[in-house]
Amino acid sequence: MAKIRQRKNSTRKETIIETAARLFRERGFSATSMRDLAEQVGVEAASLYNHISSKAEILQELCFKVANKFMSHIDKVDAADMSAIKKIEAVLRFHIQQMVHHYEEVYVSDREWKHLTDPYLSNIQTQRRVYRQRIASIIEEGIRKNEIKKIDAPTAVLIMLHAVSGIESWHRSKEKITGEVLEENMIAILIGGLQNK
Amino acid sequence: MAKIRQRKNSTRKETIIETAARLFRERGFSATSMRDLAEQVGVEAASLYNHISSKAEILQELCFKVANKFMSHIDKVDAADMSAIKKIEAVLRFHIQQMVHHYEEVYVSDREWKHLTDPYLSNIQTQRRVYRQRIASIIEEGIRKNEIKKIDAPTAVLIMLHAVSGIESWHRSKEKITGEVLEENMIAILIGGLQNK
DNA sequence: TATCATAACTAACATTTGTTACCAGTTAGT
DNA sequence: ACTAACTGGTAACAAATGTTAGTTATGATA
Repeated sequence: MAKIRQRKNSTRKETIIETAARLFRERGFSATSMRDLAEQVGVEAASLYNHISSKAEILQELCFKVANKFMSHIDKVDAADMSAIKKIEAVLRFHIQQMVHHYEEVYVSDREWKHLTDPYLSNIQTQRRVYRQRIASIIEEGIRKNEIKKIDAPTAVLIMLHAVSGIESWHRSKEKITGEVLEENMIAILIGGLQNK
Repeated sequence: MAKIRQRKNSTRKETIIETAARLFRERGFSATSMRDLAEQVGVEAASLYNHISSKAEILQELCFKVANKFMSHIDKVDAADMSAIKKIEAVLRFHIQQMVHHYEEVYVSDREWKHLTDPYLSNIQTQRRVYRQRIASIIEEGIRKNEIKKIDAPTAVLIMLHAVSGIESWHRSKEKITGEVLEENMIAILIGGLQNK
């Protein structure tokens, strides 16, 4: 039938994955059927398979795209010449900005990665572990240099990363403060909580 | 067949709901089938219906049990004669302790309530909104009294509550610090981040 | 011992699920 | 104009889903 030209600079596959990200966020991966997705894309379920090879592949693409983004950012931060606390702040700001501006994909990859299957599941698990470990190392460096109060570094990481995922509530709230104000508030509380005064 | 006598002081229904809580946490509500659940309970899927009326009912029981627990706790805190920051600390400690000691049900009710259906869904949504609003009010009181730094109260609530759900990572980690140390660390960071210095 | 509620089983149901096979129209390059 | 690559549709699949019906065995009580 009609070969609908892909809108703007996004291919049909990208449209499908973006739509899937929205549905996976709203309903969860398992509770989203390929027919649900097809309906939102405006196509029959079977037609999706002209662009993607499986439902699992959609989740894989989402998860690895996000994982790569965070990994390459922390590479840059690690290489930069900053104090430990500034590095933590930079990582935190990046997380906040990603959650504000790329809500769907970041949120989904954080909440639904457990539904990946095995070569990909182990891969993501490892990446997540390594990522948290790298942040913990920066925090421990900050503790040694007396920039950061003496706390358990893994616990600090856990608080930081999960606090950020709370931006979901902000997205759903009626009267939103702006993204910038949100960021400054989060930084004030979290960096304020880490800093040695 | 065998009428397996309920173990200890828990009825068969409670056993089913506890097992369901574990599976819902591990795999999510939608990805857990009644046959999965039955297998873990050691029974055929159809037999579950002698004790519960539907899969949905299990989730309802979990969600409302937890919601009631947190609601009645904040009632007590609100009525107590404490500074605002101490009230926030009390709420936070309760959340942490619940996540440490009643992990499965608290985690599930926090993550899977979206899969409730409508009379129950609206009810829980309202309860959650009211609960967050009550915490925000305490924070605003603390700001007025200069106990708490000038931040956006809803943002502070969002950080607090989501940070706590990060205790999931602690449960899954290999070398755990104790629950008490975890609690003190979280309090140090989060209350430290709120306090006016 | 006979009775009866409880709780287990087997079989089956109607849907929904992800996915495939096959076909038809459109578009781009030769 | 011819062909090949795309991208859409229809029909169907086997498996899995939540749940019901009907039956049987257990254990407490009378």
